Amino acid sequence: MPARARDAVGTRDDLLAAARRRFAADGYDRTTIRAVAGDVGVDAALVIRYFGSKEGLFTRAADLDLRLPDLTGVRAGDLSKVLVGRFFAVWEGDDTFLALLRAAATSEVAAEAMRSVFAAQVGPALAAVTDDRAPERAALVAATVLGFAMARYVLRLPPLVDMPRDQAEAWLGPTLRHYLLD
Amino acid sequence: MPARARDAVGTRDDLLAAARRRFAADGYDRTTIRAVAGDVGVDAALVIRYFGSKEGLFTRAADLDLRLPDLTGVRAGDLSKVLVGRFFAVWEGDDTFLALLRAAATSEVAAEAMRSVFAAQVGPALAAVTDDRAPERAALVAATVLGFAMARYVLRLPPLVDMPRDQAEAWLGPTLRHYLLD
DNA sequence: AGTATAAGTCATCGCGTGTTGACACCAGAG
DNA sequence: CTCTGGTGTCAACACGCGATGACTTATACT
Repeated sequence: MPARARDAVGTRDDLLAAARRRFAADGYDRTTIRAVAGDVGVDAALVIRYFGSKEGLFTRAADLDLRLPDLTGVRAGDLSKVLVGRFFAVWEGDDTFLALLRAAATSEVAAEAMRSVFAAQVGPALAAVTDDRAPERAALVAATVLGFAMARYVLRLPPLVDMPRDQAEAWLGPTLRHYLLD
Repeated sequence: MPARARDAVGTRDDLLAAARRRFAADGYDRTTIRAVAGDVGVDAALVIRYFGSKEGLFTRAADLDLRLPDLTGVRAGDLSKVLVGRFFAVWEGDDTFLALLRAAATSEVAAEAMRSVFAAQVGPALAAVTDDRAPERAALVAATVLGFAMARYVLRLPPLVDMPRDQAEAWLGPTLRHYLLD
């Protein structure tokens, strides 16, 4: 691999990381290609070269993989602990989820991306632990998680911003169990 | 009151209604003053005259009153029914709530407006039925409602879009009771 | 050595935006 | 009949945006 190309791969990834940060912090519309390029110290035209358009950049940057584990065989008592742990990792691991969430409020493309994450990842993973009304149950779990994320990271309601992880788990656990098992 | 002035009051209210509709459908950034003015059949400059700026228009349009009833004396069993009923009325009554929610994802001004609705209306109303950790409990209730609204009206997750009101109440009821009373 | 290929820059275009100030219209008051 | 104040229009400005295409640079391959 040529040295310059190695640099380029780095720049590409830097652009994606900067884009995620910007989209997560400012939403889709307020994020400008110029700002993303500026964060990396590169010209805006290069972003277009690499990703074709702003929407192309977003699509690449907001490609979300929840990495949900296989839940078959997980005991009912451990279910919520596993789920809450996983979702915390996704929220605070990088900015992808927040970027998608913020953008989804405004952009139909982002909303569709969210729906496809739900259909491809959340639904199937949760179907393994419920025997009836699986889509409905999965949607309620998603709504719970979305609401908590919205209140904590976007709206920043004080009581939730400061809430430690284990307390969040203690509150959300019974709710998730209710949606999945009752 | 002069006839012309009566017309003007009508125009003002029409502008606010159109702004609510646009902000609710498109979010803050994608809503243009020209579009709002166009919906009413009026020049964009008039909107500025009346509301000073786009932000002024939004502030007036997104002034949200949840009209939560006094909950003291409501039996524990009826609590969730009252709350869910009230929130459905707010979501589907007009576009104010959705406008605020969509905008809050992007705009710090809108997020602050949301926090103040929470602090001035939701918190106090729910404090009447809980004796400890009231702010925390109220925030969890808010997160639940926000998540459901986000999933149903913004993301449009199919299982929730089609869910009838009484079924939503059956699902959300135990969750709200858990957050308020456990 | 020379050429192709990819990285990156630069100037610029077209467009839509929020906002402004000057103007036109029309009702009611003196 | 004139004046005043509010309603509404019009043309325009300044700005920032996404996007384009021509250009420069430097590396790797033949």
